[in-house]
Amino acid sequence: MMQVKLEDVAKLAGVSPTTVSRVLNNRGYISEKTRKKVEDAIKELNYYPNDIARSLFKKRTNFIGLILPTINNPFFSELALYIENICSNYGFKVILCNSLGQLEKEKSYAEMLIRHQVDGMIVCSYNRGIEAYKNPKLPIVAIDHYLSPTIPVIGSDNYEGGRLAVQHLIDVGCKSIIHINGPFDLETPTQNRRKAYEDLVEKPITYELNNLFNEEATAATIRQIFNDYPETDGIFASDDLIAATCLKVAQELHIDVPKQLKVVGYDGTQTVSSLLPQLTTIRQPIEDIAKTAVIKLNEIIEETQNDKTMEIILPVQLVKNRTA
Amino acid sequence: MMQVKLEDVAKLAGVSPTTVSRVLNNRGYISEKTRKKVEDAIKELNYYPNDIARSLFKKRTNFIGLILPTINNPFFSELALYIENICSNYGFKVILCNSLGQLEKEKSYAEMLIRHQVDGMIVCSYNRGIEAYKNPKLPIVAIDHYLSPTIPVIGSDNYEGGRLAVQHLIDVGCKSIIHINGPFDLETPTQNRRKAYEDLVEKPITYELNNLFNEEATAATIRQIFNDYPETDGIFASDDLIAATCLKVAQELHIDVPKQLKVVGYDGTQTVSSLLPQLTTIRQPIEDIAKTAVIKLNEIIEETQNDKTMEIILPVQLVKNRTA
DNA sequence: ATGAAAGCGCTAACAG
DNA sequence: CTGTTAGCGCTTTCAT
Repeated sequence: MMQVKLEDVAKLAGVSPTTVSRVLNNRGYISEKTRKKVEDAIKELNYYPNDIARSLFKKRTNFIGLILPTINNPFFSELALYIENICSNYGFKVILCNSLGQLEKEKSYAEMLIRHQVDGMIVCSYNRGIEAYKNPKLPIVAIDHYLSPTIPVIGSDNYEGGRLAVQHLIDVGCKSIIHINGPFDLETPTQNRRKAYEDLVEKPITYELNNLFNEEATAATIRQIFNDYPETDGIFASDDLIAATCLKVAQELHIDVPKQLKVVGYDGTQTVSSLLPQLTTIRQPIEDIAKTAVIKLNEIIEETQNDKTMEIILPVQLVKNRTA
Repeated sequence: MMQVKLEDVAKLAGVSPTTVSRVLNNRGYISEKTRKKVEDAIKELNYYPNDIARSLFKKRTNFIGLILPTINNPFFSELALYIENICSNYGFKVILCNSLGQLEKEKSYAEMLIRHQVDGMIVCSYNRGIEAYKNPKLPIVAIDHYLSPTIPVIGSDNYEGGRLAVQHLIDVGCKSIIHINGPFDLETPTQNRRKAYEDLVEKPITYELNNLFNEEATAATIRQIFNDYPETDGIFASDDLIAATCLKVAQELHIDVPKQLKVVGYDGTQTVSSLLPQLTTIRQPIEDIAKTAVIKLNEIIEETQNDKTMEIILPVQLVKNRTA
């Protein structure tokens, strides 16, 4: 597929390639006549500049890599929507990478992005020890996970979110509150949700979900909870999908929500509020997280960073509905 | 950020750039000694090949553009997950574009993708008349929408899906079934869901949702339905999010589902089955759609297309739960 | 106001 | 088995 190139436009317009480049980039002086000729030629040939060639010269691709566990999750898909939208305002194109939480996959995505000369990356990693992130020359921001001391992390106020959730359960009368969270060994700020829980209840019991993205495993763990602690009357789930599974299991076991059991989730995405409007949850400021991440990343790329804060914490909000 | 390049590796290893290129690409004969020297130099310098330069030469970027209305929707996010996954097996990188259903946005994304020399595009368009798609040299496949006579479309059996949904409502005793669908004027195979509905019921009444991605507008339309036709005892919604809103409005109006009203949705994503497990719906074969689309696109790109079918229709399935 | 020439980092003839 | 050379499509000094 013989692409039409700048040179073809130049020939047709009877000018030099330099001139065509100038009108394309609006640089330097060009007579109106010449500009017109060039523009006509562009139109006639239906010419599109080759951004790959441009990138090679400029050493700037305007590509941003977005690494997350899976886009098929209401939190990440809402986050990704906002990120992509804001990026497009900055002229950035987003390369989507689903690591599926697998170290090897994430590693190879990170390397691929580097080879493709991305200007920067936004990473929501569930893995540790990826060498590629260590390069201090590579602009990266992390969402809700500590990657390295040099990588800023954007997230919401996880401690406060945990506190709001648990305090609410206490306020509505729960005596035996259980917490369900992801793997402990990940050094993520989301562990602060758990810390808040442990600070607030007398005898904290946290169940760990090692396979966050497998609903059946989650359901099994929850059945186990009701088996181990039949007195449970409150659950603080570290995300809304887990909370939904709690509701499902409760129904299956004929436990009435909210009468016998109260449930608070976490994230508060639009998707969940459409599909499960009764869920009481903690709403993260997803759009703000996205905006902050892109702005921060852009500052690092442009080297215009004034604020060197390494952790940005955004406020959360309790959304009361009918499950607690 | 002075990138290390192939030439630096060559110098350190004491060989020519060609030789380095050869070991990188495993092309031609290289002595073990030389290969070793080069590999050591690569490691020492922590060298990553520049894929932009490579792409410029090869006229092949391995980029695929993915245009959809919004990734923040269970159907599209599940589709995107599978597409990205399969693409990554083919060595394709996915550029994510959310058109938000806006013509101008979609147009500028399409042009951006062309300038970036994508090898192909997968498009789920909600717009008509985008010039960029007309270029017969550009490999494109469409999902569930007719873009042009030369662009193959992948989708599921929308007529059969509609038939299954409506027949089920009839089978469980509904007498006054209403259908809710997206804008009529889009020439999409999904209009076949409506056709099936109209073929099956005596006095078809279809409500049109012009703003598919605005839940409040959807709710208003549904309230209108119960106002206009209080006898309604069955709703076939053209997607699960609409069905969820029906459930919400029914609850608000104290209409008991499934006793007084039965609802069937459409899509059957994992997200919906986690968050709204009670919903009866038509399950689309999302993974198959993704796989078929990527395979077809790859065939067009590689020019190895044997099967020139312009429309591929995959089977759907009724998933009976508690709303109908 | 416009053009000629060099070069971004890589690969592929073609020699040797 | 390895190196020399040219060129992918574009932009930018530096002339004129």
